[in-house]
Amino acid sequence: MFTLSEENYLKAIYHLELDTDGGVSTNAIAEKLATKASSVTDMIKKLSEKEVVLYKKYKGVTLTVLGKTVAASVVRKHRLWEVFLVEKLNFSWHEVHEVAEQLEHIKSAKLINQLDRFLGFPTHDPHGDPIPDKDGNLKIVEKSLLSTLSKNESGICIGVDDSSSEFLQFLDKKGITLGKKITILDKEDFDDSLSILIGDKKLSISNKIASNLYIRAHTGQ
Amino acid sequence: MFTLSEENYLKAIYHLELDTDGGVSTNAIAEKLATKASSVTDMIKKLSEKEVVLYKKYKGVTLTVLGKTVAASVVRKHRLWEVFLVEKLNFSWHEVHEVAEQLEHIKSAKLINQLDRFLGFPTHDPHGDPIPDKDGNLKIVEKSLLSTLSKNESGICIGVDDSSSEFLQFLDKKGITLGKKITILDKEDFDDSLSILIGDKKLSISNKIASNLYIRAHTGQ
DNA sequence: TATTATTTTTAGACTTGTCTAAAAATTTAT
DNA sequence: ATAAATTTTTAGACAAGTCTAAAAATAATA
Repeated sequence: MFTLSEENYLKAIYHLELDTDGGVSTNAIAEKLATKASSVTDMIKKLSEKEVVLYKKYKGVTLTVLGKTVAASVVRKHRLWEVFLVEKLNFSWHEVHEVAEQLEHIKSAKLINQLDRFLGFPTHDPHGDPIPDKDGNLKIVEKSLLSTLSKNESGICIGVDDSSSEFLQFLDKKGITLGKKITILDKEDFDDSLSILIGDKKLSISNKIASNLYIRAHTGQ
Repeated sequence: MFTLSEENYLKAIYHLELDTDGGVSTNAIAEKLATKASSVTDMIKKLSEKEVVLYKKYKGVTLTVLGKTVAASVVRKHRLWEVFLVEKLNFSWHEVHEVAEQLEHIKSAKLINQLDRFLGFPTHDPHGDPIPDKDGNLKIVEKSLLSTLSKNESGICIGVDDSSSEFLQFLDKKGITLGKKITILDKEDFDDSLSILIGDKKLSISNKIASNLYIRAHTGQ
């Protein structure tokens, strides 16, 4: 069994491993968890004892198979709860994170399996991130950033890169939600801003926005 | 804000106050929380500092108004989650306690208000215990133990006194659930066992069982 | 009421998870 | 390649919550 703190470390390492090659550095973990490098070193030793990470002094850490399983289970719970909050309890997608951070640590296999069923076995959370299955496996979806599309191309909005509350609220205001079709009407060369068609509305968005929206290719129609 | 441990102490004192007059003793709290009296003394001092209990050395504790509010809120959450688990996630009433013990500590006013709405503003949990409202008030229902009814009297089963997993599973096996009408067909003088009619089934139950079932008087019919 | 038994509190220790400050290792730059 | 900068680890301390063992207060009993 793992403590709340251990689970948070495993989750942080799990996320960091996704966009790092080689071991995850002490400082990266410290930054992610808003703690001090010395605290991270202490915890890593404990996790290493428990055989959920591989650790060599000064060389960073990687999750073991067991560690990856534990971390994926926490992520699975986090994302299932997020779906629950949005679909059943009228939360907006920018409100769910904080609560899901607490709910992800509830221990009960039956709870999470039944929640999964109750929600209709969702594959993605409200931000478009994939939900690991019972074995910790992720369904990978081919996705590209909106900013990489060319004029007249279109796709379905399937996720966000930056899921900060501010960004999500901005998207709400603009009417940009998951599942909507977006077509590039025009691209401005000088600042890479985009003119897009979303639903039946025309919008102008900056490159910064377009670099934080994931799109699934939309062939035909 | 209160820690998980503090909330558990407040809840224990809250429950103990209901069937104690005067202050709640250190030992009673220790027994309820399966901890040591010395630990209780330590925690009581902290709770006293925070003005959620009144404490005089050797004289036991009582909750302040603030303390009662905090405790009732934890109980409210516990019972709402129990309803959720049974109604939405197919839990049996004997399976909910352990999970609700964890869920009751999740901090989010929106979460609990929306959960309440989602469940249709229930007034009682799956064991028949009343759910405190937002202000911590309980709706008191006139109830009596089945063992106090006389021959030919009847009532509706509305709760249990002992909510141990074993007892609840026993009731499941016998088909005794909340909301069912029970009529006393006969009482044995020598061991106080009862012959009852529940639904369309005749059952014989011991006095021990009858002393753990709450009944709401059922006039007419 | 004096004595015994019980309850409660204190004193000191331990664990978990954190921190600061300083030392050691590694990396970067001159 | 040596010095400077950065990263990481160690050493020692602290707060929360718990424990054991012993002392103090209260309650029960002869």
